[in-house]
Amino acid sequence: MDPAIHPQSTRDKILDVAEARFSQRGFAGVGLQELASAAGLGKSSLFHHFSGKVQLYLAVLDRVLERIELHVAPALASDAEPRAALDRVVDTLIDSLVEHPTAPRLLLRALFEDDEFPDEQAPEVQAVDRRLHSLVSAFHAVVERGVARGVFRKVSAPDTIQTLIGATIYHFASGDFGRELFGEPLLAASAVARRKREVKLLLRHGLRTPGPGPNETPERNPT
Amino acid sequence: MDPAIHPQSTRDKILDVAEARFSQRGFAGVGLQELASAAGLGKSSLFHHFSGKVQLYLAVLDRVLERIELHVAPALASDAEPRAALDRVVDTLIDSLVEHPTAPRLLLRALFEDDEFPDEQAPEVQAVDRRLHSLVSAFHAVVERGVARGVFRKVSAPDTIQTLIGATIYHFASGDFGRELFGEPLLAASAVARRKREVKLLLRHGLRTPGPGPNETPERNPT
DNA sequence: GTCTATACTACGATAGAC
DNA sequence: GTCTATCGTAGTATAGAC
Repeated sequence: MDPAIHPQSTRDKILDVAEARFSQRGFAGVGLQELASAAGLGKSSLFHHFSGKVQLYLAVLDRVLERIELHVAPALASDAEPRAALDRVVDTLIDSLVEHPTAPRLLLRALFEDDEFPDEQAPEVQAVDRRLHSLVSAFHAVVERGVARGVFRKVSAPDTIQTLIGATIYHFASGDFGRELFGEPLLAASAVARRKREVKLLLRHGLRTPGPGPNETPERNPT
Repeated sequence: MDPAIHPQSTRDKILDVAEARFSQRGFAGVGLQELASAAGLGKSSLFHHFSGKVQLYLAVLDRVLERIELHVAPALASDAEPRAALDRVVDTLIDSLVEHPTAPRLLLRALFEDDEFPDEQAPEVQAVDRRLHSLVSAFHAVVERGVARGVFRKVSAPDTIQTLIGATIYHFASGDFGRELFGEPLLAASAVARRKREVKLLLRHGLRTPGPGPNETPERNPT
């Protein structure tokens, strides 16, 4: 149990190889035999750690969401000025996606593939849904707060969430296409820095209240 | 051959059911038996119309891209003012995605799933790549033109393309998640209209050159 | 906790009758 | 152009030995 002696359990090793494979080819595209041999196990041994393929997939997803949550939560929880909070969300979210490059694809699949899991009410499904909902509603609150304080235009919060997801999760999920579009890997340091800058600037300018006021520090405008 | 007498060939029927299934569950998630019986055929009959599963999938993709191209091309080809052209691109692209709701998911998969097709140089693969590249480079030109004319900030064109894809294709691909986020189907008339408006406004404000100038008609500012 | 062995189904694809 | 039959493989899952 000591992580210094057992740096990773068999279960964690399975999760690691499953995360890599599922990220690349999706749930249906990966077989348990492939996973088992990649983890150095026999096919049947997987069933001693996970009750089935679906549960393994959900465990992978849950771990990915947990890591994102850990990175982004501070930026979302802070009651900082909305524009600064939004910048921090973009930075921390992109940091977490870059640190674990399997995450964007797994998340993207989870978001757009309508889960067709046999038991919709299974505890594993609900755990994943709960984490996702937590992140989304926290970001929703940041946008609404910005609108209420008058530092953002009267944008639709759900639409803004979708745009942010597209600008971050989709972006870093687009593998060959993205690499060809930019002429360099999406994970290259320069490409990551540019992406952060571009997204933050687009949101900065795109969300701010137009008006004749100065484009900086129109803070605290109660009523 | 007369479309009035033969409104759709067997090949088209196969393409239709394949488009629906592949859109929902992806390439690996759909079996040929399922496709065949949904098209009212025996499994083996598929091989008389397509030489294999991969070719069928690529034919579906190509048809989807062709339809998008037909909708969006006029907006991209026009040498109109860049901001107006951008608005038209958003409108026509979203129109085409809504008209064929299978398209967003198929396109999204094509963009982020690194094609692991046996023969990378097969003509079918290149046909799809060509259509995709055509659309992307045309949009690239619109953004660059706007930057050159000074009506857009000095944004990164590839980053802008990624953002637009996320804001449109990802958005309309996000099924259950999107429906839960908005509280109504993404294809509801009100949701579509709002999405168009939000994306166009975000780009309008997010891309325009800041400066002290008026927020409207800073046209023609040659050096 | 991992293994071999096995059950049963489905997969993509081919051959050949009609 | 569609069919039945079949091949070889791989799929998820279970049972039981070690």
